[in-house]
Amino acid sequence: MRRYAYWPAEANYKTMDKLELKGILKSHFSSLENESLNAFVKHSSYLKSTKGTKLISEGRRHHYFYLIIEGGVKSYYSRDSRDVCMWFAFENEAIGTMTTYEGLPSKETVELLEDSELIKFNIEKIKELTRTDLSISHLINDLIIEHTLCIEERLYQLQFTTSEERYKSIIQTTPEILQKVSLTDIASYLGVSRETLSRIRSK
Amino acid sequence: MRRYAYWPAEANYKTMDKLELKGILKSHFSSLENESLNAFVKHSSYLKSTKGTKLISEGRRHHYFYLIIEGGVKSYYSRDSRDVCMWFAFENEAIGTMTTYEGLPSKETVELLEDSELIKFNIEKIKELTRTDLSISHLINDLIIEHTLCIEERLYQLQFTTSEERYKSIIQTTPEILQKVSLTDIASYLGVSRETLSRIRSK
DNA sequence: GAATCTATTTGACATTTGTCACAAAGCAAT
DNA sequence: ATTGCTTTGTGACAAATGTCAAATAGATTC
Repeated sequence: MRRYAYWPAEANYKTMDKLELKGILKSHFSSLENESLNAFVKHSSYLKSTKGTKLISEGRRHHYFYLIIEGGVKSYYSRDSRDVCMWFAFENEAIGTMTTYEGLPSKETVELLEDSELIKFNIEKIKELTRTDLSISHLINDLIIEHTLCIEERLYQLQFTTSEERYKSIIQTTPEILQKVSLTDIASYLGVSRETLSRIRSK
Repeated sequence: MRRYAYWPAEANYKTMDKLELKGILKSHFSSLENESLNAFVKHSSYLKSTKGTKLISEGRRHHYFYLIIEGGVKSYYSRDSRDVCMWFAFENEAIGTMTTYEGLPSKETVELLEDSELIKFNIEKIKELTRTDLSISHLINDLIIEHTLCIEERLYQLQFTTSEERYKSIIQTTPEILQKVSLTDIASYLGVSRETLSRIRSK
């Protein structure tokens, strides 16, 4: 297991009290009124975990979605021992899978790309809040819409752009992916084999 | 223009009063309380339109989403005079584009596959309702989630299944597509050329 | 029915990409 | 440095698919 300088495994790293947590959530979910924020924080907790940890496993029901404070994750589908990455996410992004949110067995696996700090949110509890709290309902709605627009953009790119264009697009828009994700995973994300990506890169 | 038996162009077809409209919406949006339903109906209107009509045009802002009462639509992206279909929808399905809902220029075009009857909903007005009405907020949320799950399934299929498997899957799950959509459009939906689809079919 | 248009199919060929095998490079542990 | 492990790159070949051109089928109009 590789360790990263900014987070030595030996250190007994901070936990986070509800007050700190509230501060962080306030800055990310600025649409929430103070009262809604308090309710939200009740069902949130801080979490640190090591590279390779699966936040969500394919085929199983889970109860959380997450906000990445520090670190990164990949999401992928598996079939016949072949993995295809669907998305990557890093600092300040809220993540989860739609099937998990719907209470269904997840179709994707979500795994830490590196040792990470996260905040996790209990889906059932947050959903309960959305039944009575309009601002929380809207917040969730916004997160889902943002996610949907990303997926749609990905579909568009897969249909209309060559793998070379897609590779260039990654370099320009999210170069951090190249530093944090293996080329094997990037290839699957782009929809080509490892070898083809390698040939694209050697130009 | 082809005409369909069940809807002669010559007939002066019914319009629909608010009461009828409410009845239809009640059966589709059964989660809505009576009061919410009344508010919803205020911003709904009945519409009939002919094959080829574009409900939503790529690159433009629009103000409605729709429920299909009778008929069908296709959604497609265009680039370099090549069209790629993203989804098809028929009776009893609620449709629209995510970008339109967000007030952005639409990335897709949505076009009638045949003469159709629809109910259209004013997005801005309905959005206003979601600010104060929880059940409407949840209804919209559910529609978006359903849409998202469809898109994700499509992405999954594009990555993991062969075009032949995808064709068979259409036959089994939504055979009505084959009757109502041209093979050219189906080919683009499956992610292959017309000619390739033709060869798949000749087996 | 003949003419016209569009949609679909078929053939020949070129191109792209995947697959397999193996080489090279990078990294970690001894 | 040496060894072992994982990741990435390269070559040769096969398979799948796209492209172009032409033929056929189906539908529409006169």
